[in-house]
Amino acid sequence: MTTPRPGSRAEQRRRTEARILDAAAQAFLTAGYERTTIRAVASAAGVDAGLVMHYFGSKQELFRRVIDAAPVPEMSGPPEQAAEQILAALAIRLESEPAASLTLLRSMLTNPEAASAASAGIARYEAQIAEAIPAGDADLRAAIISAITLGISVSRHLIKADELATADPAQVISLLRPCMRSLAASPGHGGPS
Amino acid sequence: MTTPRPGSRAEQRRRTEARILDAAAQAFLTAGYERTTIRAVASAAGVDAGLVMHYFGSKQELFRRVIDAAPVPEMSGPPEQAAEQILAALAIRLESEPAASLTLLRSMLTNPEAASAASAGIARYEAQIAEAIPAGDADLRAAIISAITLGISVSRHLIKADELATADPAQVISLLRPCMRSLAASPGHGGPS
DNA sequence: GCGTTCATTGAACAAATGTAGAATCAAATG
DNA sequence: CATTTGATTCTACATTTGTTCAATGAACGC
Repeated sequence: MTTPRPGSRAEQRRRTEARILDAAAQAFLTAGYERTTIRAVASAAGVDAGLVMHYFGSKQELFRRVIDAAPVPEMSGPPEQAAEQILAALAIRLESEPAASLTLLRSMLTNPEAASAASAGIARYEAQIAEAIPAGDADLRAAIISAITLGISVSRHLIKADELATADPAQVISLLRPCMRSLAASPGHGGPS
Repeated sequence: MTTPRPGSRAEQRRRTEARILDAAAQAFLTAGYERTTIRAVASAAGVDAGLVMHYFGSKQELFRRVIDAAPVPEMSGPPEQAAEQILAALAIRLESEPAASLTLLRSMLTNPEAASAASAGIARYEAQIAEAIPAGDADLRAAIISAITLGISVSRHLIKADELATADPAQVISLLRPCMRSLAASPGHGGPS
């Protein structure tokens, strides 16, 4: 069996490891990579610092394990509705940004290793968007869309001292709809002018 | 005279202090607050670490002095051209973001003190934009505009591994024009539906 | 010219941090 | 029950970092 009875050594370890990962995610999210100490993570997980090292090898490795859990937003469906899909994904992020994504975002600005990991994720996301945009400059349009999404997320969830932090998601989405339509529009079906 | 002859003690001090501030700005910009060490700043300025402390008192104070130099973008002119002004300001930021602004941006995500300082600056900027928008939800629109600007700046100058990093500013601006128009538009003069 | 001021340096300290290894104690195994 | 394995903790170390303080030497005022 891969699921031994609770209380067993293997199960206990799995639980402890999960607790450490949770505490680490929380710490990296709120404090960023540099300000997060192994001792603090260990303490939050109710565990000794040495154990964290024993299980994860190093702080960098622990960090990598945390951001490995960051999901890449999925785009699917007909290209005509690209704008609406992007808006829908953004709406979800307005309600509650996945902690891992924000962790990544915050840490990539201070931690070189996080930067490359995050860049990869962002690139994947942009590629998905670009695929859904029927235009010669689809890549740039996708990058702009991604940048806007990023800016909105950062303003709302990280900076916080902002009108956006408390705004009604639906209102934000409706204000951004023309934006996204003009960026994701097929040439000829796009905005005015 | 407030400008004594060159080589004088006062002048020498002024120059040294400026050199330290420059080195600090550069260091905070590229490395963020936490990863920037006083020794590294001092070394880059060709000076001893003790001198930095002697002049600026503490790392926090040095940081404050650096971000005090961050300019707040100015908005002026008739509200009808609000969108074009925002785009013009963004165009400048695309060419070369002021180092101080980016320093602020990067550091505010890791340093609590930087966060409040930056929030104040952003709030001033948003207030200026909001003034130029004749709409009931001007504040939220301004916040979104500010967030978009932030997202574009971060993507281009901080993340870099992005289509935006190498994109032609004019093309970016033209793609964003419908966006900004729809957000800064007077009700009735805005985008389609 | 002489004593003072001040820019600047060098050495050193205390605290924090990532990390390593020995020690401990319960669970697994025979 | 005896032995071993592995989860967990304790102690300690080396390094880094912000910070302090005494020492030095050149510019300044008299």
